[in-house]
Amino acid sequence: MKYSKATDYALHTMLFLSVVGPDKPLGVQLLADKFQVSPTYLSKILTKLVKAGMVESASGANGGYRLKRNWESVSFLDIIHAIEGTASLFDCSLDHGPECQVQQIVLEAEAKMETHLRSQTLGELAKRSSLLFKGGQMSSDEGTV
Amino acid sequence: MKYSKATDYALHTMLFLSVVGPDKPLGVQLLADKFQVSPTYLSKILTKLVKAGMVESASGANGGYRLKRNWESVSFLDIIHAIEGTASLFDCSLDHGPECQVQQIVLEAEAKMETHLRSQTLGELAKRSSLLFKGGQMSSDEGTV
DNA sequence: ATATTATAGACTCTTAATATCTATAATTCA
DNA sequence: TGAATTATAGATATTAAGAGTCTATAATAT
Repeated sequence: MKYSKATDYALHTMLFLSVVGPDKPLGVQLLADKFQVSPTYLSKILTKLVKAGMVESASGANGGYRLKRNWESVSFLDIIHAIEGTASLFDCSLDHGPECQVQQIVLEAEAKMETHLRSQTLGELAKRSSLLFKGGQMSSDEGTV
Repeated sequence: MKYSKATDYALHTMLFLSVVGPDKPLGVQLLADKFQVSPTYLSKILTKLVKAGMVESASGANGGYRLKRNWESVSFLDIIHAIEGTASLFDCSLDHGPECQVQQIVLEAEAKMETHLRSQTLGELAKRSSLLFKGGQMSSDEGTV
């Protein structure tokens, strides 16, 4: 069981967009260079983020992708759900009733994970990063997210 | 991202073996009937559980599978690891250092999930089930795990 | 108009999971 | 000893999902 590469790229892209800020749109070409991935592939990922309502796109020259107004409240879980869907980690394949104990326990575990992923918002991360920056502890490659 | 069917069968099998108790070995044929799955497929799963040290096997007539002595301390996480392996849910595919923030956060989330899965041991579940049983609240299909 | 950029669909490639079949080894019992 | 029973191992086939490419189309700025 693993998160997809698409999720990986989505999380990094969102983090990078939140560093850049919502003012300047970035083209997929630039983002693809940044993450060493093909532009057409990253396009599909970005389109999912647009459809999920967390990114805004604009065609034409000076177009590209930028965060939407609500960006600070977007959580890791939101991003993961946008890419992987919201299906749960476990579907009991046996045909006993809905009160399958195995199912219940695994879903409780999943809920713990989701609680943590929901608590990590882009706003919080940006705040944390800026604290680090002010404290002078930011690493040399500050462009890396 | 989903747990495999094999994990599903493994969890149910272990739970069922813990209801039966470690005294009487059960053949794969019986277990496969119970879970409506092919015996050869379930065999491979059981072999993994044997190799992980949580189940004991015996060939020949009256042979089969039974729990080992330590069965009460076996957790859901142990069983999942036996089937799925212990690799983490996330490997950042970018080549920035080991201190990838995305990686860290997802791994923290995974750790929360694992803590819960580790706390669910077969011993605890058996105890809980027997309380339910004594309290007369057990459902009609008490053979279902 | 033309260049730029996003969107959408078809398509291929690869990998992992699922599942089956067969042969072999170990053990019981008559 | 021999036959029946049961687990183990390996080869193989099938399917589904992820990863990635290519091309055509739509939207927009200059």
